[in-house]
Amino acid sequence: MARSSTAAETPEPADESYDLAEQVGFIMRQAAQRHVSIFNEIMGADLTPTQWAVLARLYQDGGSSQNLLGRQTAMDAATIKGVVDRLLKRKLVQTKPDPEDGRRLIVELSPAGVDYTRELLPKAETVTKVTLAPLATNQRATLIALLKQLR
Amino acid sequence: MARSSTAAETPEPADESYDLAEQVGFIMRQAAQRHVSIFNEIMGADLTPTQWAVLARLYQDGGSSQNLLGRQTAMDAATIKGVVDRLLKRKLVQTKPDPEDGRRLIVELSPAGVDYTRELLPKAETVTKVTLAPLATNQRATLIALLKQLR
DNA sequence: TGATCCTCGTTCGTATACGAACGATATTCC
DNA sequence: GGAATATCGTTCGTATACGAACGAGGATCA
Repeated sequence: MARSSTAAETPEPADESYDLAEQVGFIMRQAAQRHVSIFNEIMGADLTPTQWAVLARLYQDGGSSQNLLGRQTAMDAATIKGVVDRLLKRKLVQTKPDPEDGRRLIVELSPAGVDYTRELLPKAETVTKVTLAPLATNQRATLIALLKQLR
Repeated sequence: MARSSTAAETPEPADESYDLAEQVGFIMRQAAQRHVSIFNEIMGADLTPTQWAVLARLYQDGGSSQNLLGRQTAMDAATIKGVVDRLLKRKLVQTKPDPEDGRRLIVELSPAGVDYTRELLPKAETVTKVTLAPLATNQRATLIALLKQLR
């Protein structure tokens, strides 16, 4: 690194000042990877975080159209379709046409999906707990509040 | 599956207390998605965040073996291979066998890759700046410190 | 009514992400 | 020296993620 400590106020540190390991995006990707790893350990490899998001959302709010469900779980139309298809194959969700709108496909939990989701809820809470374990209690709320601002 | 074990004396407050929208994993996934979206807008669609991570790492530290490079950029062996292959096809990196270890493949920036990376550095800084824009200055350091603890 | 525009679901292509398995090469340890 | 073990790069399969394009259905307004 060239000298820049005394000549100081040069607002032009660009090149040498960029450290990949200090960029939010890079750090956040690693934090997310660790979270997914924890999720897989606790929930089992047969369910992914996105699939769980769909189940949990349907469990909380009941059925909705496929695209709306995607918006509620942060997936675009192409992605939610794949997720719903895989849940359909396992008969955890079921679909039906919307009688009020010929374009819409209503997605809802199957009875088996309701049971399955209810049984997994405690584990899902554990996932969050383990993910946040490295933080002190007050730090957890801070992190979540900050992350929400970045959405 | 066996029928749901008739709502026995489960003391669970669990069910109703789980709100998907409040789970770190879910919120972090959305924050990461927004970051990637910002990345694509600023850096251009021809380079992905992971590809940039590789270029930036090689630019900072010089060449390294493919697997080590993967560890430094938070990718497993299978993933880093695909990323390196795509950068190779664009001639932004080049490879050579490690003379000291017959298993290793050394990956380094090509001359064109050095220029390309240097030109993109200012934009990469902008990506971080825009991503963190919703936060106050002191909050940015807090967020990064907390995320680092979750890795 | 018809034209325009929007939304919905679908498909295609590309790029992470990662578990699992494999052969080739290094290292360790007896 | 040689066997057990570890690491390296590769390949396969599956699952997000999303831009782009498409046809079908719905809403708006002249």
